[in-house]
Amino acid sequence: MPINEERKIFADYLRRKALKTTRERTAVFEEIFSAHRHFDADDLGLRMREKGTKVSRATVYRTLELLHEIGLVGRVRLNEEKYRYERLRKGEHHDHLVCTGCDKVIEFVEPAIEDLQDVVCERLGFSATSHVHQIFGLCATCQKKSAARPGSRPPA
Amino acid sequence: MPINEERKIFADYLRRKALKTTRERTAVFEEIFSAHRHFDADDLGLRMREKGTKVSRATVYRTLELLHEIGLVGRVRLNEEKYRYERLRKGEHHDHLVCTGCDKVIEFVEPAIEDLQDVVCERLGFSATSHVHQIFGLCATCQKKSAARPGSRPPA
DNA sequence: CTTCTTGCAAATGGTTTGCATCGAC
DNA sequence: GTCGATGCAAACCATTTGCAAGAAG
Repeated sequence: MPINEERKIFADYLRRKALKTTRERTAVFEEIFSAHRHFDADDLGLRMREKGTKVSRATVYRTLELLHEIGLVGRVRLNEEKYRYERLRKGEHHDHLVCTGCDKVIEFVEPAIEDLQDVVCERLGFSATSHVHQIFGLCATCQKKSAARPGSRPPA
Repeated sequence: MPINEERKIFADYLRRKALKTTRERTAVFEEIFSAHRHFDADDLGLRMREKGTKVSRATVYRTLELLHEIGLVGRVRLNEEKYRYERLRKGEHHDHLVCTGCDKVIEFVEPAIEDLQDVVCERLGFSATSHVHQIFGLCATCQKKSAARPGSRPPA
């Protein structure tokens, strides 16, 4: 699945706003869109550094902010101290199950929920642009573990 | 709607864990349960101070953490830098529409969504304990405003 | 009296920002 | 050349924590 459409959105936005196409911005964009995963700002910087592309923390943050504005990157807080990002692509939308035992994030898609959201918004005269839907609990693996030694880590 | 049940839950928890019933803990609890609203740590401290009850920031945080553990207080991040709290009572559960124009929070309840969440969890072997469901967008008022002067504040 | 709590101030840690330098256009 | 972008280090700021003094049981 080529990401040319996203590249174009990015390029167009930069042009329209008279922003510059720098090595750093391109590198951050390409790294984010090279795979579908969740990450935080330092993950990203570190991964780039390992590949030989050094970009300062400040620029990582500034570029994430930019991509978030454009709508190419989603930004959420999962009751943690830091932001969690993910690329946004048409048809890749999903919600999250967050395991409070092992911090694993499971994605899920439930079109019926999306439909109901629309109904709610309509009912309340609300014009939605995005949403965050996180369900916290224990994944199957952690359920087994906590059955084995009860009273271990209380769910967040 | 008396909050005796919640008082009992709190008292029982303190007793069971051999924690002490201090003036500060009681005051924080009572302030939180005196009304149904969203607040952050400083809101709460300030409100108490205005009523003549002084409690340090540290204690506010520690008590919020305690009440959150017990399950009497919900804690969420709305893509902001800080936590937002709300009291939790049986039958008061709800999700949120967050207006990115004026920061207003509209609550809604959609049982069908809750049911679908259960279905999803079942399907994925996930044992849910809580969830966060926020829909971002513009409330009716802000839609009118942005129609009047287009391109004002872009949605978060 | 023992142990848990409080308040203060200092530490934390992710994120943001001021400023001099650098580079896209 | 011009003006925006980068990198560094310092600033921010909500939240957490160490510690001495204070109260609940």
